Amino acid sequence: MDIAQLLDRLNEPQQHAVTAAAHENIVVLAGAGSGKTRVLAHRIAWLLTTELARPHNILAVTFTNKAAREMQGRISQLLDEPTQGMWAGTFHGLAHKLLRIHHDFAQLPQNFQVLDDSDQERLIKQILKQLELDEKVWTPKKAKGFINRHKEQGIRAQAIEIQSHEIWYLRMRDIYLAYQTHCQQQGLVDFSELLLRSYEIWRDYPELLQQYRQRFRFVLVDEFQDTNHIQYAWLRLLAHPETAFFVVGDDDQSIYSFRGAKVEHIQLFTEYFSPSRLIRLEQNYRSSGMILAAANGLIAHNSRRLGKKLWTQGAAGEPVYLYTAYNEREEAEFIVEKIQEWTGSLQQVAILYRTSAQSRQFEEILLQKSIPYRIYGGLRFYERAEVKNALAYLRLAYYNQDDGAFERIINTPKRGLGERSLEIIRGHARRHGLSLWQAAEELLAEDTFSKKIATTLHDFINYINTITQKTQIAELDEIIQYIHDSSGLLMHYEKEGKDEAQRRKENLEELIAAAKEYPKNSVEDGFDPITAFLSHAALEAGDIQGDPNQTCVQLMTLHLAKGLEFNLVFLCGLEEDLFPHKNSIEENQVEEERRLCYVGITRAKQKLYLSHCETRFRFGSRELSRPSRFIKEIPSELLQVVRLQRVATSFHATLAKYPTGTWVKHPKFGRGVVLQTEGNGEAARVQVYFPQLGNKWLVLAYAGLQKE
DNA sequence: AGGAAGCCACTTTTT
DNA sequence: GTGGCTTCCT
Repeated sequence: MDIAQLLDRLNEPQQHAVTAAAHENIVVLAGAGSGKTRVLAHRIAWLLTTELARPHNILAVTFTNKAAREMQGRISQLLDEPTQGMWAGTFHGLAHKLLRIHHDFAQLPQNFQVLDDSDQERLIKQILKQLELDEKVWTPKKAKGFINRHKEQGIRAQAIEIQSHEIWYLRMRDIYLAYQTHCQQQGLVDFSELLLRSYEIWRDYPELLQQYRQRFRFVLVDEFQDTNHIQYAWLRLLAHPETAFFVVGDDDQSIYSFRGAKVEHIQLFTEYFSPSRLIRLEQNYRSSGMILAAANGLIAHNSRRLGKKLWTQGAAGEPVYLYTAYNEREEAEFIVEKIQEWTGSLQQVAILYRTSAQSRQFEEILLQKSIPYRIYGGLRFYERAEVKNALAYLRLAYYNQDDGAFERIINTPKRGLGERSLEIIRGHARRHGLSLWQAAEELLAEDTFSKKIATTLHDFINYINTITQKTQIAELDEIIQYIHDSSGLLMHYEKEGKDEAQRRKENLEELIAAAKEYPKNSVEDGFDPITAFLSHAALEAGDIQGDPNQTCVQLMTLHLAKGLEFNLVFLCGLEEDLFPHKNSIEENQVEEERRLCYVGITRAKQKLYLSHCETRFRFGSRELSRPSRFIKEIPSELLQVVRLQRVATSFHATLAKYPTGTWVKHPKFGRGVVLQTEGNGEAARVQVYFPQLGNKWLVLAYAGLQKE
């Protein structure tokens, strides 16, 4: 594509951004739907076509794998030649690549393993056990949070300042230290470690940094508002007078502060990377006028904004519809009904929700009406137990020292090597500083075990060795096929029931397919294919499930929806304590929730439905839900209330029948006495004390309560 | 050693 | 409602 063509489909501020001079540092403050990805892709295409840069000089960073793929796709659409030599990917992906190349600087073994989130938690759990700490007090979750938070701040365990009054702090520090030591010995790297370690090698080896500074003359960052401390610090190391930074972000779409992201980095950038220029993209090309106005109205309730007002030349379009459902099931039924009325492509329909758990209701109804759908997120492909187990066989075969893999599969499927035998192996390993594998071999040689155990263990080791032999001759997918056929995992799952086994079998088959597809990209990086594939599995938890070509309704959390757009959007569960989520309200994070809602609204191009329920089943009982504050914050003239005809019930009148102290009867719980009542005119509930059960809240419409 | 039954805590969001 | 974990029984 020639230069003129690159520019003529851009508006003025977009052109300014794309054609900025080679020495300029640019911040693009880009509102939702204002062509952010487009500007980024065009900027890269511009740099290459004008020959300001060769692909080799470009570093392009995104946050999600999805965004990385999309950017790559756009660039290759704009350019005729391939962009080989360009580094483009997520922070984690790039950090990983850097560490593989410079594993010696990083003091890591060449085949270091990447721990995903659940691996990390598992490992911490084991360490807590080793330290003999009570898991109830020092929960793995809290320890994980502590460790990751500190790594994200660039703080090593040794560097944590000890506040003597805080025993909790001291103990956490010990856990962090033990974890860190263990990972180092085992060659394990968790997500935050990828970033921290990459930062450290650049910081500590100036000659290495120099090499990259000279190479990456153009650094482009997407979703800059989502950078955390260590990512920002890493980028800052690259800064020198010859480097041009081009960062794109939207403070109103910052939704990852729980992971350490700081909007302030946008402001800090302008101070540190001077001289720099701020370009605002405020023209929205995506949503109808009404939808945009709703988004603007909502986000105006946030303080501490950089300030930006989106506008559109497009038509006002339809109002935003608001639906009030009785309960989550009815909410799902309503939404599915509206989907059935929709005449456009199902691919253009999205159901968005705050928490993954909400997807279940929709799944059921969609299945029932045979509407094809696809759920993103939730339990992702490589996180599934059967997939992780199959990969653990591969890991152990390829790398005998992998204790995590050993622990995972030594008795999966059940082969009679239980906790007792394992504890003996663990003890021996610990005493002699061996891996579990080595310990098992030594113990076998020393004839410690009973005949039965020894035979089983021997068989296990031999079996793994047969896989090891395969790894030297066979292709990746053949190895996994072999594991699939011979490990007994399938039989193991068949005991769990037919449907379950079928699903797991399909997943394992998909894993083989994924392995077959894989080698292409890994060869280029020059890493050995097995290590590369395993890292890929951890880094890209992967939504390879489902046929991407099939047109289907898209279901996802709001976090996953960022960067996408749909003609018809359902934003559901707009209820206090769910959205905004209870935890966020308690942690003073309502502004972030509001931004999340803003992200959701701005996904819609033509039609947007908001919905909430009067009651919802949560935490094991039916709860009364109040409409989200966000609904009230959208200017009411933009909303059109839709409500199915139904029998009007005066809940106030119903409530009056159950004053405090009334004796009642419940079909299941028996006799009880009313303690208190509450209601909002649309629904009502009473708290009843049942002598055998204690207090229970019951929603009147469902309780089946009778006055005694 | 392994299975069944019962108990518990948990459900924010992601690389 | 659910899944993970412990406990107890075989």
